[in-house]
Amino acid sequence: MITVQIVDDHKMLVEGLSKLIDASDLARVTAVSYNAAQCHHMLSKERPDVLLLDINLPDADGVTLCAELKSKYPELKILALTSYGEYNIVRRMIENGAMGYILKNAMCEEMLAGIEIVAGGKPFLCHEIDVLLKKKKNTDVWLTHRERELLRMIVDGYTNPEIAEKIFLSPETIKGYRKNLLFKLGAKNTAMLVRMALEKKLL
Amino acid sequence: MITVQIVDDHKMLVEGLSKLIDASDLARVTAVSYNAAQCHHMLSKERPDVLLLDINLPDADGVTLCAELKSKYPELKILALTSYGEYNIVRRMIENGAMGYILKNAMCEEMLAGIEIVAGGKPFLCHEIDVLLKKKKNTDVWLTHRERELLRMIVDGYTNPEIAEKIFLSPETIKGYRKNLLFKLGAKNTAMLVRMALEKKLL
DNA sequence: AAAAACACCCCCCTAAAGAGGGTAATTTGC
DNA sequence: GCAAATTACCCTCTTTAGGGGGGTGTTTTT
Repeated sequence: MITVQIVDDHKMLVEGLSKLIDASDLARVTAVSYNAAQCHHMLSKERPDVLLLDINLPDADGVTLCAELKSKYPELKILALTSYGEYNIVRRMIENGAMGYILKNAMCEEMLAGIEIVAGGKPFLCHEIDVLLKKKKNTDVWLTHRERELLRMIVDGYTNPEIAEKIFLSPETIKGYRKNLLFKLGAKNTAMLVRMALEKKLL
Repeated sequence: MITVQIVDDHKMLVEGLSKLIDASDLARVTAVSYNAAQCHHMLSKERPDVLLLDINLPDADGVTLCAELKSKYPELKILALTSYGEYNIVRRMIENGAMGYILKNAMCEEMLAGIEIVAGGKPFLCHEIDVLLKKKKNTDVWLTHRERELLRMIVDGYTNPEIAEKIFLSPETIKGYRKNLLFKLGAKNTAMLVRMALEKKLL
């Protein structure tokens, strides 16, 4: 029997899901946690075959947490279980070591299938995400480290001169980056840039 | 026995929740739907004692849907069940006729309690939301219709002259509104304004 | 009936953003 | 080893945004 641990702050989902998984004769839930801190503690005691990991946690960013867990427990099989269907989130999760990705609006059978496949060491994507990745492969933007850093500062309300001072560059250089960001995201001004950055979850 | 219908696009949650509610001897789930269209169809056939309504639906805005349902079925008792803990969402849901509000990270018992209370015709808020409403009563901003309209256009990337042309006002008037929005939200520039508008879900 | 809140308009001024051009050194991928 | 991408930098010019004032009249609340 496959052992599963769940990390998700939606207690309702966790409770319902645990019951569903236990009711199947494929796997059983051995432990759950509602935030990143609990998750670390939980894993320090016992590692499951598959870890169901939500991205939206109260005390941490799930994408980063995924990378942390992978470096701490390289053998751990992480199955992302989240409502975020944005390309950039999916991509970063997979790059950070997630072995599977399932949307919360997927059917339960799909999740059970995912658990089984991931437990067997193979990657798994739910149907919707699979379609997304194939479609958006070259459609969506991908920012460099510098660009993402600047975008973050813009979203935080810093002006070009302020940013320039912060990272010791010429204000004109920052301007160049800003132009490039506008071009890359297809935004016509700062307002739209910020909106798209948040909507596409590029930060 | 209380009859419950659920509207939520997270099929997993719906499935788990249905099992949990049915397992209690307080209520039973008579129908579920995964989007607004299905919800309308479902209610045209049969009305439950309590409708569990998510806000984040693929084909509609849950806040608007709530108002629609209330005007169509004034007797319907709506219990919002969502992950949005933002003051403005809660406030608008209640103004639109929701009789209760429960966060998805609440415990299941709290939800069952909520179902019972709302079915009895009394309002119910989960603990976290109750605390929020008391704390934020006078802290959070509330925009006028015009302000919200302009904010939406700003977020959509329109400049002052463009907005002025669209709604037949002087660009100077728009400027005045923009200044006021910056002041009200405590933003120092457009980037921050857009960010706060999206984060606080003021649109 | 006074006080807010709302919707509207105008001035001046400076700072910042946006549109258009560039150059050139380093990585990185085949 | 070479092409492509990335990173970094600079210039001019026009438009937009933002800070500071000022104002009118209407509706809603108290």
